[in-house]
Amino acid sequence: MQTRLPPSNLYLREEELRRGVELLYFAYRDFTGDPDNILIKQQFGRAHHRVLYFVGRNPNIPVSGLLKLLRITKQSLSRVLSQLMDEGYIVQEQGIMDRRQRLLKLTEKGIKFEAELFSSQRERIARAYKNAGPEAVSGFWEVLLNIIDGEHRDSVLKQIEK
Amino acid sequence: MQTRLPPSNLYLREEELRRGVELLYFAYRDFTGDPDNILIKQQFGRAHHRVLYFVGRNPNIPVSGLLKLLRITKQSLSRVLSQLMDEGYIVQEQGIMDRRQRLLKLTEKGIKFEAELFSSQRERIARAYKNAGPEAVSGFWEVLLNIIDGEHRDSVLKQIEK
DNA sequence: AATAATCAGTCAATATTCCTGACATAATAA
DNA sequence: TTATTATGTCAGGAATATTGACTGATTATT
Repeated sequence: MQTRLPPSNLYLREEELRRGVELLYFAYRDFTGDPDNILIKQQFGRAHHRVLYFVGRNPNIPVSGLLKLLRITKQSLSRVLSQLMDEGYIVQEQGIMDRRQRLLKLTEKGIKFEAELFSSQRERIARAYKNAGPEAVSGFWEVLLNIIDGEHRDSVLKQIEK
Repeated sequence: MQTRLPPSNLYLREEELRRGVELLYFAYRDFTGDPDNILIKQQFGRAHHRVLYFVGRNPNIPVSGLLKLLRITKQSLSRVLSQLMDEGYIVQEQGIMDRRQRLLKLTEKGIKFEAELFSSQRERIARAYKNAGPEAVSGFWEVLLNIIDGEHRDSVLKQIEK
């Protein structure tokens, strides 16, 4: 096994680091291409997808929570969110604990559309997981998690571990 | 070891697939943030970085080659490339085999700037590789490569394996 | 040699996404 | 009462990318 070999830092050479950069770039591009092709039909963009995705994953998230998660300005979110609400994909309810808050959740229509978008990515990810095998997948998660800023890692873990 | 455990497809459940989606999103965001902060000072954007990166990795690449690699239109490339040439980061030479071609390469100034941009990402990637270990890194590469479209995988391998 | 195709560049118009700044309203906290 | 927070909106602008149309130089085809 790799772990029984004498320690080697060959995987930390410049070529191996650049390999990570390039694989991330190309994989991310193809991976976002699937939903992009569906979104374009509804005159939506990647920003709409992100909102649908994270509202779907965090029902009743307040607007401020979504802004922190996506790290965009409320002006940027405004247009996208308004369109999604106008077209019946998302609804907001006044908060109970804090009535200033607007809690966001997907409608039935939103749930269906998000599922369609996710399914276009699911096939790609599932195929990649299957081809690479469970150990590779663990490594994939481990490296990605360590690429994320330390200060944000907790919120990501909270996001993905449920 | 994982490989001695009875076969399991738990890693192919929806939760695990969504974990991949989310880790990719957050990791890609932080990972592109490092060079973004440097680029903004020179009034450059992410598009300039991509051109600098791939010209650096493919010296004497013709314009058409860069267009194929980046999958953008020549009109999009035009503005970015003109700026990079005007400011002395990239030069072009007439092709020898085919004198219609303009072969691109980084100047000394371009090499230094690309190195600065890469170094901001190198620390992040190297730390992630080191924390995760060589086996995890292999898995990371394996999964990313399988996420890339089959039809593009060869050109990516050609790009990264040198 | 004439014609067609390719590589590169440019001009114009447009779309999308995101930004900063300023201001307003309602609700909560000090 | 005053300050702060959560949300929303208006205005203006920047960056990235698109499609379409056209030009010039060079190479390939017939």
